[in-house]
Amino acid sequence: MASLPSVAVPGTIKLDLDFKKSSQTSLSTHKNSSIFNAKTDPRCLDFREALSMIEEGSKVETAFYVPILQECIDRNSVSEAQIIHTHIIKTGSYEDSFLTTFLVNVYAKCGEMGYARKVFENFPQRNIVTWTTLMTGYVYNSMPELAIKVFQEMLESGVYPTNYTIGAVISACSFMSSIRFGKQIHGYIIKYKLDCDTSTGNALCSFYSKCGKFGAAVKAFRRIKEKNVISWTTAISACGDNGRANMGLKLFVEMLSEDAGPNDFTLTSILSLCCLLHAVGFGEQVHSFSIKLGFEPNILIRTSFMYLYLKCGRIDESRRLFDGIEDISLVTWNAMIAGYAQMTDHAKDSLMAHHSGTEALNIFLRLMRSNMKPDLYTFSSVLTVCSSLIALEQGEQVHAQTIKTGFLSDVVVGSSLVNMYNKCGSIERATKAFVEMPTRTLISWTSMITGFSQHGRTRQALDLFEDMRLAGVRPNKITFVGVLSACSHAGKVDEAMRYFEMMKKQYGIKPMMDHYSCLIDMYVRLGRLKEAFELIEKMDIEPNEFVWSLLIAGCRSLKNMELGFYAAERLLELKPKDTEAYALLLNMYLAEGRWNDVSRVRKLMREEGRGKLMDWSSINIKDKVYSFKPDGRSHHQSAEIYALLEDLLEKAKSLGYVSLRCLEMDDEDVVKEKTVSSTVHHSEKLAVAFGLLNVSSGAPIRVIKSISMCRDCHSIIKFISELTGREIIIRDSRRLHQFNNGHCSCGDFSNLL
DNA sequence: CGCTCATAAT
Repeated sequence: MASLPSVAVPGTIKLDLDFKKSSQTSLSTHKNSSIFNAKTDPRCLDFREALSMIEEGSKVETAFYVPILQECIDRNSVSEAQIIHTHIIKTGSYEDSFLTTFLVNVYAKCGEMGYARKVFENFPQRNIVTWTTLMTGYVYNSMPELAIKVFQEMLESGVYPTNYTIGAVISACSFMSSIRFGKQIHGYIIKYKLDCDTSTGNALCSFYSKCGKFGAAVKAFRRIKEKNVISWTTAISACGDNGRANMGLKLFVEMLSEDAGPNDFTLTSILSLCCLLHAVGFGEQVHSFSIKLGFEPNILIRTSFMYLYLKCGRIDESRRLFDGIEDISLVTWNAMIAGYAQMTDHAKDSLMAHHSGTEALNIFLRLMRSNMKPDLYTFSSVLTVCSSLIALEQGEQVHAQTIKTGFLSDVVVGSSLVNMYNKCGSIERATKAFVEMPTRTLISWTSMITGFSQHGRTRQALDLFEDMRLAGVRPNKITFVGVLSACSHAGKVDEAMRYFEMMKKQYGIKPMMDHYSCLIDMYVRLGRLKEAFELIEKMDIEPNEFVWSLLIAGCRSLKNMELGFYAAERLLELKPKDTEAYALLLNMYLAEGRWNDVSRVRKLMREEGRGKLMDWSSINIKDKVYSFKPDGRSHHQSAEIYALLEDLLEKAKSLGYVSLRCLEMDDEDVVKEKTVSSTVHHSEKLAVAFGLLNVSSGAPIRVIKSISMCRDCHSIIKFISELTGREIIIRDSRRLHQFNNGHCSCGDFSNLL
């Protein structure tokens, strides 16, 4: 199991505090209703019956329309709304501003802003609520610019906004991420002294958070004099959205100490923070706390707990919760699939990761067999699982399901498909999926650019980047990681620098470590160690473990041990969290015969509580997963596997293969003796040989490896791909290696162990 | 005005 990030949990929750449940909790939504006569109250009638009463034509009370119009919104039925609309006009209820405003709302919620606008235009008695409803409608239908325009019209016509209006305008600003306009609105709010009003303050806090201005969001929150549950919940989610999950937990504790009772929204927000932090201990406290407050029956909260436990590897507890839910909704299924998928991400060096991936696929199958219809969340999660398992066949089946259910055209599902095909090594199918997408987002473009880059297709990656800019999509920092890594692959220093400058100047993106890593990787690949080192010294960020590892890998290949040893000391000072960093150092010191350093690193590893490197590989053949450990002989085909490897090694030697000294991964005690002399069969070699024996001829071999490949295996597999004419794809913990005719898509100079 | 499940990386 991978070590989880350590979390400084802010104190513990005092469980003896006895909160009253907030009145706003949606657990107590039971509204008092029975003043109406059952015969004329449409809530007691069938929707059709109520409608036909209207079609008969007699005038009815305003209150009669309300539930039917509400029903129109819930059913998203425009035609029924039009029937009621006609009736309202015919009977003269049109002058009722409440009803007319409601009609604007109905059309807006049904996505018919044209109709909504018409109702508004034809209604001279429009009041502030009508204006606000129209604006809210535009925001609801993703037209924030029009909402702002309406706001300006309104001010010009001399109508003064209420805090509801301001709320709508601010959501429009959030939608556009328009800091400039939002600040103008903020100025307006201060001018009219609306600032401390609770709902306005909440909206402002949410706005600044969505624009990434966390500091301003917190300030807005702090200025609210009378904070309600929504204020606290908004501030807590703001922490999560801005990478400050820990502070969110602190706010929660503060909230409790101020006697503010959380509701179900607050709890789900807190749980998503716990997920981000893997703070399962904190989550457990919240769990018992929430039971005490009576949130137990709430299925969404139960689902959130289930998801948290699963994501943190507490499979049993999670399953108990899952099994306890009688009426499993799609959200619960999805959370279960996503939970297993996320576990895959965080348990890379364990076989458990693989099992959780296959378990996620099983859950997906169960879902499909039940009568539930999957949605975009189901598909994106399950496609992620296929990616991490490089399960191309299963991925194709899911692809077929997206077509069958009509989700193929969804942009998130489409992006997930592109990503899945890329990760499975099929750049052709990824390209096809990308081209066929009806709409694309930043993420779709970035996925495809990165895909080209990973497959060593630099020109296509850069061309696509230009296409993306021409299409008017603004690249973000991750897009630039893709672009710079593409340049790095091809050794295009000038272009890399040009894009790096473009990123800073034209797009105002502050370089982060990942961008520097690409540049350093580029210099190292070109053998320009000095420039790589100078860049490290020059950066305005503290170099991290990864950067030093890159340099060390370069120094080893180019035999610049002086710089290599220097970099090693810097790396050791950081007390790396990543076990692979220690393995890299051990490999280097072993190769140089520096036994003192070997034991020094070993000691530090023990002190830091870093375990051994777990090397395992797995291969997926026809719905079955086969796993291999290094030098494993327990497999029933072991004899054939070893014979094949021996044969291939001999042939490779005649083609010029020279074995490189390498660390034995799984067994510390024999390292000294064996590394220098005999060949070590790391797990991927066994998996590849097994694949050669069992995968139908001509088909690519796809292997997943728990840790980085070592230089020796990387070299021999290049020869194997040449000797057998097979395409071999190995996804290790760092990147995708696609071997074809003696070449690898990583361009060879990756920081192998 | 707040919420759970989702897609991109060296």
